[in-house]
Amino acid sequence: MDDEGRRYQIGEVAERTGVTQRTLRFYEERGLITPTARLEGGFRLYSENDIERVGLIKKLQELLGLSLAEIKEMVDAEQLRAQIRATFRPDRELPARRERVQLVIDATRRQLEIVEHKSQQLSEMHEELRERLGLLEKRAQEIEEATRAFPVQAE
Amino acid sequence: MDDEGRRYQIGEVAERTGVTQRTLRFYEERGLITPTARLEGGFRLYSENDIERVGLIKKLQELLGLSLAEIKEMVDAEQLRAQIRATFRPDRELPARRERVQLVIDATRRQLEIVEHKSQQLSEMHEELRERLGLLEKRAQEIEEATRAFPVQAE
DNA sequence: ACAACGCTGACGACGCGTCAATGTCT
DNA sequence: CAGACATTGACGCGTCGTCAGCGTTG
Repeated sequence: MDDEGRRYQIGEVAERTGVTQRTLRFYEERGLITPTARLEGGFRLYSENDIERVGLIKKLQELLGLSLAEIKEMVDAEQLRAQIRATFRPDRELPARRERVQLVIDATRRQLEIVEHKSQQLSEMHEELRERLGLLEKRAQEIEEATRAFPVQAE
Repeated sequence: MDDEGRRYQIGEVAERTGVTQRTLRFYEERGLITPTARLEGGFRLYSENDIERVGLIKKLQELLGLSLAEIKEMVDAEQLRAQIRATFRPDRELPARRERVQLVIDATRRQLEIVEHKSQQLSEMHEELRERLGLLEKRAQEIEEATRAFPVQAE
């Protein structure tokens, strides 16, 4: 299903995702990603899917500032999402299916809330900084003019 | 100058800023804030100004994801900003003044860039999440309908 | 003397960076 | 058999959380 396609060793994954090998191994230790396969010798083999997952983890961490524990929950939900799409729809199991969909919806909503909150705070900060920068540049301008009026002797 | 007004002990500062006492002491250890005064017995006394500073530190850390070392630079620039506004304008010292203003401008620009970059990434994420949520809710709706067609027996 | 509050110091946790010694081979 | 690449393990750093033992008192 997702077992088709090329496999990548940890070095290439590190390069493509921008995280270090150490980080990939650490995520595995914490249960965030498990490489789809291993070579007989133990070398990790990641799928394209795994790589996307790493990207998601990075975003959740760097943009939203979540802990790895929190990210694990969300990424697990994401995993569910894939499973849901893949399920056959045996109508007998509708309740279980419903429950899982709801889980994913909840996780998505939580993320959305965080994103919206952050966005707002950032735009406040943005405005403040732009204002400040305007004033500072005006000041720099004034100093520039004063310098031309009072030429410098030292250095 | 800034030495006027009420003083707050660490507990009140912690409550008002939302950071712990431990964190305040740690910031001090790293040179990010030094309480304006101390009691004879050693109790820290913070000014309103100090409290604002703590707020700034929090934002730079949580919103922009900067390290304390990076934040120290920016906060020091901020300190300069206050000094600049307070200076008497001895025209002899225009060059030094110019330099400091430039420093603050640079720091502000760096912050602005980070803010803009983050904002953009967040809005991409926002769109993706909204899309996803839409699909999920449609799915939930379908399941809802299917459930009405196939009433459940267990539980 | 007492409660409430603060002080420093030490250890622990999380999220990795950075070797080191060793093994594998897409 | 060499060279590039990978493995696990251990220690270290930054940023605090959490006691513990003791001192202060806005």
